Amino acid sequence: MASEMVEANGRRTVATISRQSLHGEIVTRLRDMIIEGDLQPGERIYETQLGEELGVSRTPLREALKFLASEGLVELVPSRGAVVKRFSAKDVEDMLIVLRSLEMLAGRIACAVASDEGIARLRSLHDAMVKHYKAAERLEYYKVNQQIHTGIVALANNAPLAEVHGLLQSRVKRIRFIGHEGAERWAGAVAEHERIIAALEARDAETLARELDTHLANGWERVKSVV
Amino acid sequence: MASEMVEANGRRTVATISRQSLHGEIVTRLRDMIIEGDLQPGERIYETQLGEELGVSRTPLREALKFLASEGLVELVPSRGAVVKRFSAKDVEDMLIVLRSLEMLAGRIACAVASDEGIARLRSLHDAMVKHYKAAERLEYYKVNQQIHTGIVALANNAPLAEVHGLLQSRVKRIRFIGHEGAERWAGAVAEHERIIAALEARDAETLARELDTHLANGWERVKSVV
DNA sequence: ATTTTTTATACTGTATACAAAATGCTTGCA
DNA sequence: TGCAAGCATTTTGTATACAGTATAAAAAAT
Repeated sequence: MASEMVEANGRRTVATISRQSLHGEIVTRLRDMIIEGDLQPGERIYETQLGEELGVSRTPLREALKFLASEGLVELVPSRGAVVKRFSAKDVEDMLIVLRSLEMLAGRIACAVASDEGIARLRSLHDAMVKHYKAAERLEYYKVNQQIHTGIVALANNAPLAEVHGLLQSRVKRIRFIGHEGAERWAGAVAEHERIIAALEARDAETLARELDTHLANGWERVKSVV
Repeated sequence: MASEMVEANGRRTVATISRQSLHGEIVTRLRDMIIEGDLQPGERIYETQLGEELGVSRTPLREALKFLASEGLVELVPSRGAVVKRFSAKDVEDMLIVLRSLEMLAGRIACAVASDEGIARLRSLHDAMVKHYKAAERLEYYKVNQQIHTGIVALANNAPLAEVHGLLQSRVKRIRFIGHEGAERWAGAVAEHERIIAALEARDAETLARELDTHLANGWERVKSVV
Protein backbone atom coordinates (compact mmCIF):
# COMPACT_ATOMS: atom_id res chain seq x y z
CA MET A 1 0.00 0.00 0.00
CA ALA A 2 2.81 2.32 0.87
CA SER A 3 4.59 1.59 -2.39
CA GLU A 4 1.42 2.35 -4.32
CA MET A 5 1.23 5.64 -2.55
CA VAL A 6 4.71 6.58 -3.61
CA GLU A 7 3.87 5.90 -7.22
CA ALA A 8 0.65 7.84 -7.00
CA ASN A 9 2.38 10.86 -5.55
CA GLY A 10 5.28 10.70 -7.93
CA ARG A 11 6.81 14.11 -7.34
CA ARG A 12 7.27 13.69 -3.61
CA THR A 13 9.73 10.82 -3.84
CA VAL A 14 12.58 12.76 -5.36
CA ALA A 15 13.94 14.72 -2.47
CA THR A 16 13.22 12.53 0.51
CA ILE A 17 14.13 9.05 -0.76
CA SER A 18 10.91 8.15 1.09
CA ARG A 19 13.14 8.04 4.12
CA GLN A 20 10.75 10.13 6.14
CA SER A 21 7.86 8.32 7.71
CA LEU A 22 4.44 8.68 6.23
CA HIS A 23 2.98 10.73 9.04
CA GLY A 24 5.89 13.13 8.67
CA GLU A 25 5.05 13.68 5.05
CA ILE A 26 1.41 14.15 5.89
CA VAL A 27 2.37 16.81 8.43
CA THR A 28 4.18 18.93 5.86
CA ARG A 29 1.48 18.29 3.29
CA LEU A 30 -1.33 19.34 5.61
CA ARG A 31 0.62 22.31 6.88
CA ASP A 32 0.98 23.55 3.33
CA MET A 33 -2.68 22.92 2.66
CA ILE A 34 -3.66 24.97 5.68
CA ILE A 35 -1.26 27.80 4.96
CA GLU A 36 -2.29 28.03 1.34
CA GLY A 37 -5.93 28.08 2.31
CA ASP A 38 -6.72 24.70 0.82
CA LEU A 39 -8.19 23.84 4.18
CA GLN A 40 -10.03 26.87 5.46
CA PRO A 41 -10.22 28.11 9.05
CA GLY A 42 -13.08 26.64 11.00
CA GLU A 43 -13.41 23.81 8.53
CA ARG A 44 -13.90 20.43 10.11
CA ILE A 45 -11.52 17.69 9.05
CA TYR A 46 -13.09 14.34 8.34
CA GLU A 47 -10.44 11.72 8.77
CA THR A 48 -11.75 9.04 6.43
CA GLN A 49 -12.50 11.52 3.69
CA LEU A 50 -9.18 13.36 3.90
CA GLY A 51 -7.38 10.04 4.26
CA GLU A 52 -8.82 8.73 1.01
CA GLU A 53 -8.06 12.05 -0.63
CA LEU A 54 -4.41 11.72 0.34
CA GLY A 55 -4.30 7.99 -0.25
CA VAL A 56 -3.39 7.06 3.31
CA SER A 57 -5.18 5.33 6.13
CA ARG A 58 -6.52 7.05 9.18
CA THR A 59 -3.75 6.06 11.58
CA PRO A 60 -0.85 8.12 10.20
CA LEU A 61 -3.27 10.89 9.34
CA ARG A 62 -4.43 11.08 12.94
CA GLU A 63 -0.83 11.13 14.13
CA ALA A 64 -0.15 14.02 11.79
CA LEU A 65 -3.18 15.85 13.13
CA LYS A 66 -1.91 15.48 16.69
CA PHE A 67 1.38 16.98 15.59
CA LEU A 68 -0.31 19.91 13.92
CA ALA A 69 -2.54 20.38 16.95
CA SER A 70 0.55 20.86 19.07
CA GLU A 71 1.76 23.39 16.51
CA GLY A 72 -1.52 25.21 16.93
CA LEU A 73 -2.66 24.93 13.34
CA VAL A 74 -5.59 22.66 14.11
CA GLU A 75 -7.76 22.29 17.16
CA LEU A 76 -8.80 18.95 18.61
CA VAL A 77 -12.35 18.93 19.86
CA PRO A 78 -12.97 15.87 22.07
CA SER A 79 -14.89 13.16 20.27
CA ARG A 80 -15.52 15.51 17.40
CA GLY A 81 -12.15 15.45 15.76
CA ALA A 82 -9.96 18.12 14.27
CA VAL A 83 -10.89 21.58 13.10
CA VAL A 84 -8.63 24.03 11.29
CA LYS A 85 -7.93 26.70 13.84
CA ARG A 86 -9.37 30.13 13.27
CA PHE A 87 -7.53 33.17 14.59
CA SER A 88 -9.13 36.37 15.71
CA ALA A 89 -7.68 39.78 14.89
CA LYS A 90 -6.37 40.01 18.45
CA ASP A 91 -4.72 36.61 18.08
CA VAL A 92 -2.86 37.78 15.00
CA GLU A 93 -1.89 41.05 16.60
CA ASP A 94 -0.61 39.20 19.66
CA MET A 95 1.41 36.86 17.48
CA LEU A 96 2.97 39.75 15.63
CA ILE A 97 3.91 41.41 18.90
CA VAL A 98 5.77 38.29 19.91
CA LEU A 99 7.28 37.82 16.46
CA ARG A 100 8.52 41.39 16.52
CA SER A 101 10.16 40.85 19.88
CA LEU A 102 11.75 37.61 18.74
CA GLU A 103 13.13 39.12 15.55
CA MET A 104 14.54 42.07 17.44
CA LEU A 105 16.27 39.70 19.80
CA ALA A 106 17.56 37.65 16.90
CA GLY A 107 18.80 40.74 15.15
CA ARG A 108 20.71 41.92 18.19
CA ILE A 109 22.35 38.55 18.62
CA ALA A 110 23.03 38.23 14.92
CA CYS A 111 24.98 41.49 14.91
CA ALA A 112 27.36 39.92 17.39
CA VAL A 113 27.66 36.34 16.22
CA ALA A 114 26.74 36.16 12.54
CA SER A 115 29.40 35.25 10.02
CA ASP A 116 30.26 37.65 7.22
CA GLU A 117 29.18 34.99 4.72
CA GLY A 118 25.81 34.70 6.38
CA ILE A 119 25.26 38.43 6.17
CA ALA A 120 26.37 38.46 2.56
CA ARG A 121 23.91 35.69 1.78
CA LEU A 122 21.14 37.79 3.26
CA ARG A 123 22.20 40.76 1.17
CA SER A 124 21.94 38.73 -2.00
CA LEU A 125 18.54 37.50 -0.92
CA HIS A 126 17.55 41.11 -0.43
CA ASP A 127 18.76 42.00 -3.92
CA ALA A 128 16.70 39.15 -5.32
CA MET A 129 13.69 40.42 -3.45
CA VAL A 130 14.13 43.91 -4.87
CA LYS A 131 14.22 42.41 -8.35
CA HIS A 132 10.94 40.66 -7.73
CA TYR A 133 9.53 43.90 -6.40
CA LYS A 134 10.51 45.80 -9.49
CA ALA A 135 9.04 43.06 -11.64
CA ALA A 136 5.89 43.21 -9.51
CA GLU A 137 6.07 39.47 -8.90
CA ARG A 138 4.10 39.39 -5.69
CA LEU A 139 4.29 35.69 -4.90
CA GLU A 140 8.02 35.47 -5.51
CA TYR A 141 8.56 38.65 -3.55
CA TYR A 142 6.56 37.26 -0.68
CA LYS A 143 8.54 34.05 -0.59
CA VAL A 144 11.94 35.74 -0.58
CA ASN A 145 10.67 38.20 2.00
CA GLN A 146 9.86 35.30 4.30
CA GLN A 147 13.28 33.80 3.67
CA ILE A 148 14.94 37.02 4.72
CA HIS A 149 13.07 37.22 7.99
CA THR A 150 13.73 33.58 8.68
CA GLY A 151 17.35 34.14 7.66
CA ILE A 152 17.88 36.93 10.17
CA VAL A 153 16.65 34.66 12.91
CA ALA A 154 18.86 31.86 11.66
CA LEU A 155 21.91 34.13 11.87
CA ALA A 156 21.48 34.31 15.63
CA ASN A 157 22.44 30.64 15.81
CA ASN A 158 19.87 29.93 18.49
CA ALA A 159 17.80 26.85 17.69
CA PRO A 160 14.97 27.38 20.18
CA LEU A 161 14.64 30.97 19.04
CA ALA A 162 14.38 29.88 15.43
CA GLU A 163 11.90 27.23 16.40
CA VAL A 164 9.40 29.41 18.22
CA HIS A 165 9.77 32.06 15.55
CA GLY A 166 8.97 29.50 12.90
CA LEU A 167 6.04 28.28 14.92
CA LEU A 168 4.40 31.69 15.04
CA GLN A 169 5.44 32.56 11.53
CA SER A 170 3.67 29.49 10.15
CA ARG A 171 0.47 30.72 11.75
CA VAL A 172 0.56 34.23 10.39
CA LYS A 173 1.73 33.05 7.00
CA ARG A 174 -1.81 32.14 6.14
CA ILE A 175 -2.89 35.69 6.90
CA ARG A 176 -0.02 37.48 5.24
CA PHE A 177 -0.33 35.27 2.22
CA ILE A 178 -3.78 36.66 1.64
CA GLY A 179 -2.90 40.26 2.38
CA HIS A 180 -2.11 42.21 -0.76
CA GLU A 181 -0.80 45.61 0.03
CA GLY A 182 -1.06 48.72 -2.05
CA ALA A 183 1.83 49.97 -4.17
CA GLU A 184 2.94 52.77 -1.87
CA ARG A 185 2.98 50.56 1.22
CA TRP A 186 4.82 47.92 -0.70
CA ALA A 187 7.48 50.46 -1.60
CA GLY A 188 7.71 51.44 2.05
CA ALA A 189 8.30 47.84 3.08
CA VAL A 190 11.11 47.48 0.56
CA ALA A 191 12.76 50.66 1.84
CA GLU A 192 12.55 49.35 5.39
CA HIS A 193 14.17 46.13 4.31
CA GLU A 194 17.02 48.05 2.74
CA ARG A 195 17.70 49.81 6.03
CA ILE A 196 17.48 46.53 7.90
CA ILE A 197 20.09 44.89 5.73
CA ALA A 198 22.32 47.96 5.97
CA ALA A 199 22.16 47.91 9.75
CA LEU A 200 22.98 44.24 9.76
CA GLU A 201 25.98 44.78 7.51
CA ALA A 202 27.16 47.51 9.85
CA ARG A 203 26.52 45.12 12.76
CA ASP A 204 24.72 47.97 14.46
CA ALA A 205 22.53 46.05 16.87
CA GLU A 206 20.46 48.94 18.18
CA THR A 207 19.73 50.41 14.78
CA LEU A 208 18.83 46.98 13.46
CA ALA A 209 16.49 46.36 16.37
CA ARG A 210 14.84 49.73 15.85
CA GLU A 211 14.40 49.14 12.13
CA LEU A 212 12.94 45.69 12.69
CA ASP A 213 10.64 47.18 15.28
CA THR A 214 9.13 49.75 12.95
CA HIS A 215 9.11 47.37 10.00
CA LEU A 216 7.11 44.74 11.84
CA ALA A 217 4.83 47.29 13.44
CA ASN A 218 4.09 48.61 9.96
CA GLY A 219 3.60 45.05 8.80
CA TRP A 220 0.71 44.74 11.19
CA GLU A 221 -0.77 47.97 9.87
CA ARG A 222 -0.47 46.65 6.36
CA VAL A 223 -2.22 43.40 7.13
CA LYS A 224 -4.72 44.62 9.69
CA SER A 225 -7.43 45.35 7.22
CA VAL A 226 -7.68 41.85 5.84
CA VAL A 227 -7.91 39.93 9.10
CA MET B 1 -8.11 18.12 35.35
CA ALA B 2 -11.27 16.14 35.87
CA SER B 3 -9.30 13.01 35.13
CA GLU B 4 -7.64 13.17 38.54
CA MET B 5 -10.95 12.38 40.16
CA VAL B 6 -11.38 9.60 37.71
CA GLU B 7 -8.03 8.15 38.62
CA ALA B 8 -8.96 8.28 42.27
CA ASN B 9 -11.80 5.82 42.12
CA GLY B 10 -10.43 3.52 39.46
CA ARG B 11 -7.59 3.24 37.04
CA ARG B 12 -9.76 2.83 33.97
CA THR B 13 -11.31 5.97 32.61
CA VAL B 14 -14.16 4.25 30.84
CA ALA B 15 -17.41 4.75 32.68
CA THR B 16 -17.04 8.35 33.76
CA ILE B 17 -17.17 11.49 31.72
CA SER B 18 -13.59 11.36 30.54
CA ARG B 19 -13.81 14.75 28.95
CA GLN B 20 -10.25 14.62 27.74
CA SER B 21 -9.41 11.93 25.25
CA LEU B 22 -7.01 9.18 26.19
CA HIS B 23 -4.13 10.45 24.12
CA GLY B 24 -4.59 13.81 25.82
CA GLU B 25 -4.19 12.24 29.21
CA ILE B 26 -1.16 10.31 28.04
CA VAL B 27 0.41 13.55 26.84
CA THR B 28 0.19 15.19 30.24
CA ARG B 29 1.26 12.00 31.95
CA LEU B 30 4.33 11.54 29.78
CA ARG B 31 5.18 15.21 29.99
CA ASP B 32 5.25 14.94 33.76
CA MET B 33 7.28 11.76 33.58
CA ILE B 34 9.88 13.47 31.40
CA ILE B 35 10.01 16.63 33.49
CA GLU B 36 10.34 14.74 36.73
CA GLY B 37 13.09 12.60 35.30
CA ASP B 38 11.08 9.40 35.30
CA LEU B 39 12.03 9.09 31.67
CA GLN B 40 15.61 10.16 31.31
CA PRO B 41 17.17 12.13 28.46
CA GLY B 42 18.47 9.95 25.69
CA GLU B 43 16.36 7.05 26.85
CA ARG B 44 14.63 5.18 24.09
CA ILE B 45 10.89 4.74 24.43
CA TYR B 46 9.57 1.28 23.64
CA GLU B 47 5.97 1.62 22.68
CA THR B 48 4.65 -1.78 23.67
CA GLN B 49 6.48 -1.73 26.98
CA LEU B 50 5.44 1.79 27.94
CA GLY B 51 1.95 1.09 26.68
CA GLU B 52 1.54 -1.91 28.96
CA GLU B 53 3.04 0.08 31.79
CA LEU B 54 0.39 2.76 31.36
CA GLY B 55 -2.36 0.30 30.57
CA VAL B 56 -3.09 1.64 27.08
CA SER B 57 -2.58 0.32 23.61
CA ARG B 58 0.04 1.60 21.22
CA THR B 59 -2.26 3.73 19.10
CA PRO B 60 -3.10 6.55 21.56
CA LEU B 61 0.40 6.30 22.96
CA ARG B 62 1.88 6.91 19.54
CA GLU B 63 -0.44 9.86 19.02
CA ALA B 64 0.72 11.28 22.33
CA LEU B 65 4.35 10.82 21.29
CA LYS B 66 3.74 12.76 18.09
CA PHE B 67 2.29 15.57 20.15
CA LEU B 68 5.26 15.63 22.50
CA ALA B 69 7.61 15.49 19.55
CA SER B 70 6.09 18.69 18.25
CA GLU B 71 6.58 20.18 21.70
CA GLY B 72 10.23 19.21 21.49
CA LEU B 73 10.29 16.94 24.51
CA VAL B 74 10.91 13.78 22.52
CA GLU B 75 12.67 13.16 19.24
CA LEU B 76 11.30 10.92 16.53
CA VAL B 77 13.97 8.91 14.76
CA PRO B 78 12.57 7.39 11.57
CA SER B 79 11.85 3.69 11.94
CA ARG B 80 13.56 3.66 15.28
CA GLY B 81 10.88 5.36 17.32
CA ALA B 82 10.90 7.96 20.03
CA VAL B 83 13.76 9.08 22.24
CA VAL B 84 13.57 11.49 25.14
CA LYS B 85 15.31 14.57 23.89
CA ARG B 86 18.62 15.50 25.44
CA PHE B 87 19.60 19.14 25.61
CA SER B 88 23.14 20.44 25.51
CA ALA B 89 24.33 23.26 27.75
CA LYS B 90 24.11 25.59 24.77
CA ASP B 91 20.54 24.50 24.12
CA VAL B 92 19.56 25.37 27.66
CA GLU B 93 21.39 28.66 27.55
CA ASP B 94 19.68 29.51 24.26
CA MET B 95 16.30 28.65 25.71
CA LEU B 96 16.92 30.86 28.71
CA ILE B 97 17.91 33.73 26.46
CA VAL B 98 14.59 33.46 24.69
CA LEU B 99 12.68 32.94 27.92
CA ARG B 100 14.28 36.04 29.34
CA SER B 101 13.28 38.07 26.33
CA LEU B 102 9.74 36.75 26.45
CA GLU B 103 9.32 37.47 30.15
CA MET B 104 10.68 40.96 29.71
CA LEU B 105 8.18 41.56 26.94
CA ALA B 106 5.39 40.12 29.07
CA GLY B 107 6.40 42.26 32.01
CA ARG B 108 6.36 45.44 29.93
CA ILE B 109 2.92 44.64 28.56
CA ALA B 110 1.65 43.55 31.96
CA CYS B 111 2.53 46.92 33.47
CA ALA B 112 0.17 48.49 30.98
CA VAL B 113 -2.72 46.05 30.80
CA ALA B 114 -2.77 43.96 33.98
CA SER B 115 -5.65 44.33 36.39
CA ASP B 116 -5.01 45.39 39.96
CA GLU B 117 -6.48 42.10 41.14
CA GLY B 118 -4.08 40.17 38.97
CA ILE B 119 -1.12 42.02 40.41
CA ALA B 120 -2.44 41.51 43.93
CA ARG B 121 -2.75 37.80 43.25
CA LEU B 122 0.88 37.71 42.22
CA ARG B 123 1.88 39.54 45.38
CA SER B 124 0.16 36.92 47.53
CA LEU B 125 1.88 34.20 45.53
CA HIS B 126 5.13 35.93 46.25
CA ASP B 127 4.37 36.06 49.96
CA ALA B 128 3.61 32.35 49.89
CA MET B 129 6.90 31.74 48.15
CA VAL B 130 8.79 33.68 50.79
CA LYS B 131 7.14 31.56 53.45
CA HIS B 132 8.34 28.41 51.73
CA TYR B 133 11.78 29.94 51.47
CA LYS B 134 11.93 30.68 55.18
CA ALA B 135 10.72 27.17 55.91
CA ALA B 136 13.36 25.85 53.51
CA GLU B 137 10.73 23.88 51.61
CA ARG B 138 12.58 23.62 48.34
CA LEU B 139 9.99 21.77 46.29
CA GLU B 140 7.12 23.99 47.35
CA TYR B 141 9.26 27.04 46.80
CA TYR B 142 10.14 25.85 43.34
CA LYS B 143 6.52 25.26 42.39
CA VAL B 144 5.31 28.67 43.54
CA ASN B 145 8.32 30.24 41.87
CA GLN B 146 7.23 28.71 38.56
CA GLN B 147 3.68 29.93 39.13
CA ILE B 148 4.93 33.46 39.60
CA HIS B 149 6.88 33.48 36.37
CA THR B 150 3.97 31.95 34.53
CA GLY B 151 1.68 34.43 36.24
CA ILE B 152 3.65 37.44 35.03
CA VAL B 153 3.33 36.18 31.50
CA ALA B 154 -0.36 35.52 31.98
CA LEU B 155 -0.89 39.12 33.08
CA ALA B 156 0.12 40.29 29.64
CA ASN B 157 -3.09 38.75 28.28
CA ASN B 158 -1.36 37.51 25.15
CA ALA B 159 -2.16 33.87 24.44
CA PRO B 160 0.59 33.14 21.90
CA LEU B 161 3.14 34.73 24.21
CA ALA B 162 2.00 32.55 27.10
CA GLU B 163 2.06 29.54 24.84
CA VAL B 164 5.62 29.83 23.57
CA HIS B 165 6.78 30.77 27.05
CA GLY B 166 5.15 27.64 28.43
CA LEU B 167 6.68 25.61 25.66
CA LEU B 168 10.22 26.62 26.52
CA GLN B 169 9.56 26.61 30.24
CA SER B 170 8.46 22.98 30.11
CA ARG B 171 11.81 22.11 28.58
CA VAL B 172 13.99 23.85 31.12
CA LYS B 173 11.82 22.70 34.00
CA ARG B 174 13.57 19.37 33.90
CA ILE B 175 16.89 21.10 34.34
CA ARG B 176 15.86 23.61 36.97
CA PHE B 177 14.09 20.89 38.90
CA ILE B 178 17.41 19.18 39.36
CA GLY B 179 19.40 22.29 40.15
CA HIS B 180 19.70 22.86 43.87
CA GLU B 181 21.23 26.18 44.58
CA GLY B 182 23.24 27.19 47.61
CA ALA B 183 21.74 29.20 50.45
CA GLU B 184 23.29 32.52 49.52
CA ARG B 185 22.18 32.29 45.89
CA TRP B 186 18.75 31.26 46.98
CA ALA B 187 18.51 34.36 49.15
CA GLY B 188 19.58 36.44 46.18
CA ALA B 189 16.84 34.98 44.03
CA VAL B 190 14.22 35.79 46.63
CA ALA B 191 15.46 39.36 46.88
CA GLU B 192 15.27 39.72 43.12
CA HIS B 193 11.71 38.45 43.19
CA GLU B 194 10.81 41.03 45.78
CA ARG B 195 12.08 43.80 43.50
CA ILE B 196 10.22 42.29 40.56
CA ILE B 197 6.92 42.29 42.38
CA ALA B 198 7.51 45.82 43.61
CA ALA B 199 8.19 47.07 40.10
CA LEU B 200 5.05 45.37 38.88
CA GLU B 201 2.97 46.95 41.61
CA ALA B 202 4.41 50.33 40.66
CA ARG B 203 3.64 49.48 37.00
CA ASP B 204 7.16 50.62 36.20
CA ALA B 205 7.75 48.78 32.94
CA GLU B 206 11.41 49.62 32.46
CA THR B 207 12.41 48.79 36.01
CA LEU B 208 10.45 45.55 35.83
CA ALA B 209 12.13 44.60 32.57
CA ARG B 210 15.54 45.36 34.03
CA GLU B 211 14.87 43.33 37.16
CA LEU B 212 13.58 40.38 35.15
CA ASP B 213 16.65 40.67 32.95
CA THR B 214 19.12 40.36 35.79
CA HIS B 215 17.02 37.79 37.62
CA LEU B 216 16.89 35.45 34.67
CA ALA B 217 20.52 36.05 33.77
CA ASN B 218 21.41 35.08 37.33
CA GLY B 219 19.11 32.12 37.01
CA TRP B 220 21.30 30.80 34.27
CA GLU B 221 24.37 31.30 36.41
CA ARG B 222 22.72 29.39 39.20
CA VAL B 223 21.79 26.47 37.04
CA LYS B 224 24.79 26.42 34.74
CA SER B 225 26.85 24.11 36.89
CA VAL B 226 24.39 21.24 36.82
CA VAL B 227 23.72 21.08 33.10
C1' DA C 1 -47.57 23.48 14.95
C1' DT C 2 -44.10 22.60 18.19
C1' DT C 3 -41.56 19.82 21.05
C1' DT C 4 -39.74 15.59 22.46
C1' DT C 5 -38.25 11.06 21.78
C1' DT C 6 -36.45 7.58 19.09
C1' DT C 7 -33.71 5.75 15.66
C1' DA C 8 -30.40 5.66 12.10
C1' DT C 9 -26.09 7.15 10.35
C1' DA C 10 -21.62 8.75 10.33
C1' DC C 11 -17.59 9.89 12.61
C1' DT C 12 -14.23 9.57 16.18
C1' DG C 13 -11.51 6.76 19.71
C1' DT C 14 -9.13 2.60 20.66
C1' DA C 15 -7.46 -1.98 19.93
C1' DT C 16 -5.53 -5.51 17.28
C1' DA C 17 -3.41 -7.54 13.36
C1' DC C 18 -0.13 -7.53 9.74
C1' DA C 19 4.01 -5.95 7.09
C1' DA C 20 8.56 -3.92 6.83
C1' DA C 21 12.75 -2.54 8.84
C1' DA C 22 16.46 -2.88 12.11
C1' DT C 23 19.16 -4.85 15.60
C1' DG C 24 21.48 -8.68 17.71
C1' DC C 25 23.15 -13.17 17.70
C1' DT C 26 24.77 -17.32 15.89
C1' DT C 27 27.22 -19.83 12.70
C1' DG C 28 30.39 -20.55 9.13
C1' DC C 29 34.77 -19.46 7.14
C1' DA C 30 39.31 -17.52 6.59
C1' DT D 1 40.69 -15.35 16.79
C1' DG D 2 38.44 -12.10 13.81
C1' DC D 3 35.05 -11.06 10.49
C1' DA D 4 31.13 -11.48 7.66
C1' DA D 5 26.82 -13.27 6.28
C1' DG D 6 22.47 -14.98 7.35
C1' DC D 7 18.82 -16.00 10.42
C1' DA D 8 15.84 -14.86 14.28
C1' DT D 9 13.87 -11.64 17.32
C1' DT D 10 12.28 -7.31 18.36
C1' DT D 11 10.27 -3.02 17.24
C1' DT D 12 8.31 0.34 14.47
C1' DG D 13 4.97 1.69 10.68
C1' DT D 14 0.52 1.12 8.68
C1' DA D 15 -4.02 -0.78 7.92
C1' DT D 16 -8.27 -2.47 9.38
C1' DA D 17 -11.87 -3.69 12.48
C1' DC D 18 -14.81 -2.76 16.32
C1' DA D 19 -16.95 0.01 19.92
C1' DG D 20 -18.73 4.31 21.66
C1' DT D 21 -20.72 8.79 20.87
C1' DA D 22 -22.66 12.74 18.73
C1' DT D 23 -25.63 14.57 15.19
C1' DA D 24 -29.45 14.71 12.37
C1' DA D 25 -33.75 13.23 10.77
C1' DA D 26 -38.15 11.26 11.37
C1' DA D 27 -42.04 10.00 14.03
C1' DA D 28 -45.09 10.56 17.88
C1' DA D 29 -47.25 13.13 21.48
C1' DT D 30 -48.84 17.42 23.51
